[in-house]
Amino acid sequence: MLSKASKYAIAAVLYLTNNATKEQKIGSKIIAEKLELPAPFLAKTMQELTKKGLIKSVKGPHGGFYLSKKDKENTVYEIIDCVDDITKFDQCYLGQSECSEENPCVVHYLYVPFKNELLNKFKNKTILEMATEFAKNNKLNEIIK
Amino acid sequence: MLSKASKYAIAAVLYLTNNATKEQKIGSKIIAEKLELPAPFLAKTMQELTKKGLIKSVKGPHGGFYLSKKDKENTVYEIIDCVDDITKFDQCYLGQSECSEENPCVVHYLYVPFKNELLNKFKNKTILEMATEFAKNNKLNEIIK
DNA sequence: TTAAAAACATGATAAATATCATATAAAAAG
DNA sequence: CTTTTTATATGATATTTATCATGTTTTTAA
Repeated sequence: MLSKASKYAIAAVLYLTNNATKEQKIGSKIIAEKLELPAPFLAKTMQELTKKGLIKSVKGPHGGFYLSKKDKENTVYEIIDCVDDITKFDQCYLGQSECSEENPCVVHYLYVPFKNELLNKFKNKTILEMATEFAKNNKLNEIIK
Repeated sequence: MLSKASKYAIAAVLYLTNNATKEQKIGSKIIAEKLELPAPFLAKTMQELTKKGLIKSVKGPHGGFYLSKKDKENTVYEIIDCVDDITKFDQCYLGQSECSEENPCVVHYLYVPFKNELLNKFKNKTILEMATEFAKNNKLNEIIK
């Protein structure tokens, strides 16, 4: 459904949101290490995000990536849209060319509502919201342990 | 999420359910044509289904595929499980090795309920139910038109 | 009993994804 | 100003997935 590139992108962006600041940028190698992702592939992906202005990057020593306050107001949907082609979600789940409400494939009525729900979650939640939610859940788990 | 093989398998099985009988078997080429799927690839996939006893096949002239009454009591889940490795759904959506309730990835709480719901639909609906539901919806659309 | 029609088996090719490698450019620190 | 660190750009390789091709076997019907 999602390519690995966009999965990695989401993970990296949310990691940056919770851990990097303009003063404490984080390099792509560090991120790859922490999240156990292939470093060169992640680096490439992050450059796409930079190019589209979804994250900030600074070269040189103490350089790295971070998200500005405005960047954090973007949604996960936009991250995906940058890396993948988001229109692929609107294609028929079974890959049939003619698939619509009028001419549905066999799993149309099963799949479409699910897809919409997931996409809406991605669309309606800002990166900041998602990152803080994650941090909260994580903290909760630490307490429970 | 699903491989094309299992998507094609689902489409083909539901097509067979609605259109083939023991007396009127349907060949893989016909199915591929009707559903606009790559014929050799579909043929290969259907052989896997046959091998696991999920559909019936008969060789020779007027041979082809069909589902017995018992076959139709299976679920879509079993079709997927035959073609894909179903355990891949339980892997972390972001591909992280350590991902669980105690140690969730950033989209864990978003993705897991979604996945479970989808899988439950696949598990709880028999092929027959799904096929008749589809036929009904399709007929409805024809009337509306 | 023979020809044709279909499934079955196996492997080859192609396309898409993902990963890795190398060289360049920029910026900060001493 | 030079060295070091990091991003950037580009392209090469590898892996996975999907597709295609060929030959064999089985079965039915004439």
